[in-house]
Amino acid sequence: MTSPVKPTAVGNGQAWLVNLQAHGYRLTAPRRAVVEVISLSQHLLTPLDIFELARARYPRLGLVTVYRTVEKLEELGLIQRVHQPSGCQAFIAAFSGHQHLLICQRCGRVEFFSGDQATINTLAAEVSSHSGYAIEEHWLQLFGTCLICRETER
Amino acid sequence: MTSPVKPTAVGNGQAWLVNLQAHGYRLTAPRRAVVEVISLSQHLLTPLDIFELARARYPRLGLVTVYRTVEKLEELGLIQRVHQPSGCQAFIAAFSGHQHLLICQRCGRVEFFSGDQATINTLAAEVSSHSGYAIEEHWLQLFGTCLICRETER
DNA sequence: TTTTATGCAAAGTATTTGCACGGGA
DNA sequence: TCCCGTGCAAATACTTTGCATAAAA
Repeated sequence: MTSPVKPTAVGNGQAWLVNLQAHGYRLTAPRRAVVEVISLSQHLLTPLDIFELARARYPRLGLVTVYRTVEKLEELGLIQRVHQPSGCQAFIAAFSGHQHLLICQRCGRVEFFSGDQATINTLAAEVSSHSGYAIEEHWLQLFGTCLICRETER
Repeated sequence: MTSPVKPTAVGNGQAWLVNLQAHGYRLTAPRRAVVEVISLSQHLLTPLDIFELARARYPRLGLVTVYRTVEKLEELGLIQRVHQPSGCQAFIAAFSGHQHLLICQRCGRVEFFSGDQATINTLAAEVSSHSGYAIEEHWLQLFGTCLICRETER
């Protein structure tokens, strides 16, 4: 089983702006600020986190605009919502292709890894035949403490 | 890889009441109603679902009591919150031991399966060595459509 | 110029807390 | 009897909507 671990693809904000524009959305200063903040982060960010960080770039920003921009970025598949035991309001830049998540529960750092796809498919087929379910989607996520947090810990 | 699929352990409500009492909580009519409703269901239930179902058994029930009872049952490990793409407010009777979830996205039916533990452990070890994370927990969930919903579908 | 995007304020939704009363042990 | 648990009402937190103005194209 192979499982290369990849950090989030940081710095793709320019491509997101192009993508937004290609879908008929306008490029505005508030959107640029929100896009930059999310696309430059390797950490999970809540709408409020994004709001606070992006206000440093564009002080007139409203929280409502963060919600509306996040909604569009999610529709376009540029960011994804991440579910954790501690909550489900946080977002991260999406990795293209199906990836599994490795999440630091201290700092919210996220990395992606690809489990052996064949193994997952075998499991899904087996569960499907035992249960009669048609399986449409799967989540595989690991939670832990990242290297930096482990070093900082004590 | 083995993956026996097990329906939720229905009908254990009496044991939950004993457990509550053993932890110093009183057995009251509202608690009995909530416990019965959840323990008899194979489906995900939100606090509001529980409220509506349990009111049939105890009409004076308040929604607040549902929240407070659910909180205690979760603390005791008798129920668990289930995260889905469509939301994370629903609960199901917990299976003892670590189990993975198979969830019907139409009706909320939940079954448990145990993926090959060795495979998950191997993956976790590999991801840990590549990433430097200390891995503490994992989620493996399959989403699909159960047999009954597939038959009802058209 | 046209139409979308914005921020504010208000409205929703989900959940938690304060409190006086009622019921379990 | 004692004190925990309850329901109601209010408070809180999070998110969405309505609307007049501002800005992109």
